[in-house]
Amino acid sequence: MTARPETQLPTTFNPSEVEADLYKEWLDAGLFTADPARSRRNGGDREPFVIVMPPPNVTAVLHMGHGLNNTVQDVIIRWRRMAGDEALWLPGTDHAGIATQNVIEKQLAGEGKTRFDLGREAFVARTSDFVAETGGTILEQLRAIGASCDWTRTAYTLSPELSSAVREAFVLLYEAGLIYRGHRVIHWCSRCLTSLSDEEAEHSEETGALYHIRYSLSDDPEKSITIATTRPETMLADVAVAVHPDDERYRDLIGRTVTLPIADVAIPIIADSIGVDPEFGTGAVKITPAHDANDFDMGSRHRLPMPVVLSPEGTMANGADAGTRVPPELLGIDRFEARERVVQMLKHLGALVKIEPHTHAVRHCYRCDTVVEPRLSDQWFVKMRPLAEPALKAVHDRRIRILPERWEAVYINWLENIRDWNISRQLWWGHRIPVWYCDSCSNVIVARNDPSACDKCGGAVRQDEDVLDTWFSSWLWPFSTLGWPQKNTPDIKAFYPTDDLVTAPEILFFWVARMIMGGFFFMGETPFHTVYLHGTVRDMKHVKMSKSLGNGIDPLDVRALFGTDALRYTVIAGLGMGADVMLDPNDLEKSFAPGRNFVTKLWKIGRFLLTNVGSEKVQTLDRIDHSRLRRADRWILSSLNTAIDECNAALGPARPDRGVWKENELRSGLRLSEYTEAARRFVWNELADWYLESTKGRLAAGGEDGEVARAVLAHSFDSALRLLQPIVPFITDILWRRLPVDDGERDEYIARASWPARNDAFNGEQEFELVREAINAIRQLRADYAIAPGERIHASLDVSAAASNADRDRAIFDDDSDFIARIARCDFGEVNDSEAGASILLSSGSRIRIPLAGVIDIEKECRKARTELEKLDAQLTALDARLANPGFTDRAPANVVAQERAKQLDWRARRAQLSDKVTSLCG
RNA sequence: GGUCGCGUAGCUCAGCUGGUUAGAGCGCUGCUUUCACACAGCAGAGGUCCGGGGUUCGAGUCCCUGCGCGACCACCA
Repeated sequence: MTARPETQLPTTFNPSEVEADLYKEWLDAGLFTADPARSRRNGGDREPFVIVMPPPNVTAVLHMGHGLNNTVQDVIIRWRRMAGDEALWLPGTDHAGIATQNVIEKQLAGEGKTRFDLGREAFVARTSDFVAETGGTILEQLRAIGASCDWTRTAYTLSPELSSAVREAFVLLYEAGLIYRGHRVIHWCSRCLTSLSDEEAEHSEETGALYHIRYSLSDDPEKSITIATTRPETMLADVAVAVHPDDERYRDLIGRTVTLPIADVAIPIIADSIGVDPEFGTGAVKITPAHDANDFDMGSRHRLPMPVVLSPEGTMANGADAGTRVPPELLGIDRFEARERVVQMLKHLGALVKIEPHTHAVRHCYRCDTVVEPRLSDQWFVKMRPLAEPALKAVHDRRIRILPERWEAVYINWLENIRDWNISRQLWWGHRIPVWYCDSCSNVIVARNDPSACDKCGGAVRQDEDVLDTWFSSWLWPFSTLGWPQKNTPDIKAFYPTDDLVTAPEILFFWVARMIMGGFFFMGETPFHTVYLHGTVRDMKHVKMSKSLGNGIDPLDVRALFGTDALRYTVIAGLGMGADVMLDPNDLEKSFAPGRNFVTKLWKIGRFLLTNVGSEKVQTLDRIDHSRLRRADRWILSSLNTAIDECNAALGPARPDRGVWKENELRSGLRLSEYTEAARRFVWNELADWYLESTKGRLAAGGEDGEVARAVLAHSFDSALRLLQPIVPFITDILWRRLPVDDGERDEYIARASWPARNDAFNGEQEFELVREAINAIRQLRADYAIAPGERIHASLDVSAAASNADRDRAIFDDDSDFIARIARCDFGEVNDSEAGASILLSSGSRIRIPLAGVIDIEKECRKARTELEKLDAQLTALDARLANPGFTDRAPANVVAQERAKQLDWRARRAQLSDKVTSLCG
């Protein structure tokens, strides 16, 4: 341990003065760098524990969502690091194809340009430059909030290494027949000019209209069939009208022909039992194969043509097979404007029957919120069902658990109904699809290395213009970051599979489920055994915080105001399993009070303790003769054991035994708020409020007993700091390194210190509780009788009521009478005076009394006693009834019955005492 | 439309397999600047555990139902 100048701690903790230097010190010491050689899987001496960070978008700026997500991960990884694991938290960023491209396009728009003005190469270069310049921002910010990542392994989804992983993944899937080119209706964003996956096209409920349109029979204009549609502009691409074969209303019309208004094209009336619901609308459906996924299926079934009437930009156009369906006056008109015009034209033609309001779910682009257009096109797809099987099985087999439990059902439901994944994006920013087309012989080449010519005919080849969905690189993250596709690298062997995956539920499908599928397909193993889905950060109106809504909180503001530890503590203490975190962006003082208050308190405890314990090394606990320990010592050490047990129970187990979760462990652990509360209660309500107070006299007196107090104090606080380090790493480091504790193997940094273990020599210490009871009793009496705080009173112990425990009680109170006297500000002794006074009965049967001759208000005291007696009577009656009920005594567990009987005895004794009191007071 | 969840103190939430007098933080009231700490200490107020039924010796906890919220999924045009 390096010698440090012994400086007096300042009276207040000033985080901003120390955090940056401390963090740098940690990095210089290599505290967060994981060593694959130490992993048991490489023959090392430690279990590996790995978390891969959900990579933030490379353009992201830190917000509370990141703050929450990364604090949770940091708490877990710091816990495991102390627990002796070779802990790796692997950070990185995501190139975020569509999101980043949008950022640059917005910049260009500000300059009056589009990406097409620049051209592909220049656009990608510009984006790369932007990323190179600003891409490190978010990671720098994570350092600022104390994230203990292994920065030497920082990854990026568009780096050369990860690009080779992406290409390898594509080729492997293609070779396995799981990637194919599909011609079908996909979701199209007419603003981003790209296709989207099903997950990227988000539903939202909207009030639209259902337009009823009459199509007249071609050979009998008197007769007609009426269809209902929400998107009348697409009627120009209709190729048929479908009815249900069993629908009596339309049976005669099947096989006949109607004329499509405006387009003036004859189309058949067909029967389809799958795609038509006779109950909905008019029971007759227009079939528009190129602009509706359902219609595409029906169109395919009936081998109908598929004319396209919308341009990629979402304007009316005569596309493939459309001929002149779109009349000149509609060409180039935006789809929503065209909707109005088509409706007007239909009205003029007398074809519009009615318009009724209609709420339905409309899909929007998850990046720019533009209404998505179903569009017929050629895209690359991944066949998902074979990939989903092992991902489903792993959850059923308990090799993967999802917390909170309710998300598991959502996961299963999604995988059971999975559809193929459209991975083509008509973007420029991303991994270019590794497919080449030969123009001479129509050969398609899928290759790991760029081909220069067709491998069949030697002709020129051109690469597919599209890039891959950004999630196609993300789903490889748990192993691509460890060096895959290289085989058996030390990192892969040491750290794959990883352990916990911590993220928000929003990306369960986008990312988590696909990572699991990818892990099984590419690595043959699950990527992690625990998925922990935490809540969302919201404001006081439960609205999700976002920059655009202006209700966000900048974690760096909080850090500047209260410090990183306060930020972290507040977030973790408030994080119930699966619950959202509510914070008020308009009142940071109030929102972060828990953390701020706690950090201040911890500082004050540390300052007092360090000052009073001094800098001379204390004895280690095992060197102290236990007979020299006093009740308070045994009590605090016993309480420490309880706190350690509670923390461990709240946090663990860290991993499943042999890869499979036991039923009883499946839902346990990662209860971060419970862990925090256990540690807080120990250090504040037990160590500071009671033990620290009890040692003041002993420390001042010095001598052997003072030495024991010093040692127990230092040891208890040392352990408390260790329990708290994962939550508040900065302040605990500062205090811990100053503790005069030296057990021979103490690390220089608390972050690397060992996690506290219970000491079974101290267990179930209860006698000190009686002292606390006595003090509380005196305090209560003082408050009840409004005795001035400065007034010194006489308090006495009356053991006469507790014949059986009298000697023990007397001994307990003899030992701690000084402590009681000081903290309760009284002269305390065993005096059986007969003076009139007020008393409180302790659980042992002894009584605390203070003489109040001339002060006591008999009537008030009488009323109080009567009320108390009535309440107790009622409770006792109920308890008696319960114990007299054979149903209870026979069927309830023995320990419960025993508990209730003990309670009954206790209450009866108390009742007798109270009854005496009432008699003497009320006459 | 399908699936799932929630409704406990003024606010945000714990309460895990039914079993002490239902808890915490923040807020509130009173007292105290007592030599670690007023971002504190001490004492205290505040709950028909959403309503109604049921199962049980016993229900905040399990079942049914009503009301009020919310989430996820979804090819009813």
